[in-house]
Amino acid sequence: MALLVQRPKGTQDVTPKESCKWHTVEQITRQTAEQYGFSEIRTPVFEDTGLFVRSVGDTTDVVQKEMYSVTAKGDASFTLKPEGTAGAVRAMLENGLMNEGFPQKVYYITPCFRHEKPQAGRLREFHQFGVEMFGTASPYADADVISLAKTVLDRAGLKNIELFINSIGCPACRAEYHKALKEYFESYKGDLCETCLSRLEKNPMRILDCKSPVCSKIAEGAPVILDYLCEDCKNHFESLKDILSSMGIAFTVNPKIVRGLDYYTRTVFEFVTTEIGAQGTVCGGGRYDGLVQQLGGQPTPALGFAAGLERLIITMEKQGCEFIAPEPCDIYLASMGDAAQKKCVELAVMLRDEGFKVEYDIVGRGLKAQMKYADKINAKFSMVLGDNEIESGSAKLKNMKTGEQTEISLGEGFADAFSDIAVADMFNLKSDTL
RNA sequence: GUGGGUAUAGCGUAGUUGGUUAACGCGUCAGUUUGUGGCACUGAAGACCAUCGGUUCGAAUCCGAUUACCCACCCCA
Repeated sequence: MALLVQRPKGTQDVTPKESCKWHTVEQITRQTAEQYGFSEIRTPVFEDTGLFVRSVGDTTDVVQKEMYSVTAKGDASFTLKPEGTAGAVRAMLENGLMNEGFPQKVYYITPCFRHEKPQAGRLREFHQFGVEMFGTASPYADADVISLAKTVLDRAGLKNIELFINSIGCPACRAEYHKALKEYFESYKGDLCETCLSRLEKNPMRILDCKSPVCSKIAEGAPVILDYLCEDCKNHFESLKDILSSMGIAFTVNPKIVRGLDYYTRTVFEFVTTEIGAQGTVCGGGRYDGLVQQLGGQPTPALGFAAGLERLIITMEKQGCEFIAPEPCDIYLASMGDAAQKKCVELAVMLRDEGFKVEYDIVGRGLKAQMKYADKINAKFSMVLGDNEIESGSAKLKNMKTGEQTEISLGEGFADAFSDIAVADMFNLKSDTL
């Protein structure tokens, strides 16, 4: 019980019982992304610290207090990726992929690391499925990406997930808005909570998100970003809403959606559930039209999102969604005696070569225990080998569900014969009708 | 970083107002005669009752500290 070493705080083990859940979400996200024309990109789990400071933003919480950074030999500082976008953009540029024509569309599944206090739906090591799209400013791109996210959630079987969208404008209109916002909150300076007072200087938009009853009350009357959008941004947002509607994607415009990473521009969105505790954002993203240039590339409009795989899985569990079941064992070979054991090994090799999932006794248990094991692993068939079978060269193949036994020769044609019976069983036919 | 909650076998739990071998379910293993699983029955293994210290004749049970985990704030996926 008192283990010598425990897993680090905020990390999780995925045990064999749970790995099928991960396979499920990995398969759904991969397949969907591929269908939308995205290709996988893989980048290192750690990057130069400067990459995140530049992209995520040096005033953000993520950079200021949540990064796992190490100084390697020499003086280089590296950081475990706290999110996926920065590395993806860096890799696109470094590999010249931005020169291969637009749009460029990539996706990834990656662990991310943030030094936060763990709670429901929040870990220090967590996993993101993310997509990034480069080279298009069209609102159809925004809609396509949102549609992809929604398809993933739908295919996972999730219900009651709400989509919130907002536009936080381009740097130009946001400057206007900040001014107005600051003016408004200045007049309530005496009533704002402490953190909001500091936000007033650094990033007044965050006050809109404050949970303190007083602040949120004040925020209700605050100017709304949507009223301050420039002509282009406004048109972009209006078109996006039109397109989403025509696609049949329900959404709610929520002016309070303010993303905490600095690179976002224009469209931002979140898919939120109320069923998994306080951390209900299952998926979030938006546009980041300035980031590519900021990292040294040509000015390139871009956008993307990330979904938290743990949150996805928790929500699926809560809602009783189906997970892909692991493949059961095709046949368990029970043996009695050394000669039979050797024969089992031989047969197992033949069957595995044909692609079947095969197990036999490797702990030296009695026949009864072996049968129990066969039952436990859900084997579809079992077969007992002893001296009699070795001598006669044939054995009884048992269908574990029906109990039906079929005599089968152990010679050359064994694998084929088994294959016929297994296939027939799969289609629920009697083996002799094949 | 700030709060609140919990801490008993692999897992899930019971342990009444402190009293002798810490209980139950699941799981694991072995049996219930002769070479075949699921059900049932029998039995076994498995816990320094998170750690350290205190109160007491006596503590899983009371007190304190520590640690871990969970939940919330904050922030985000």
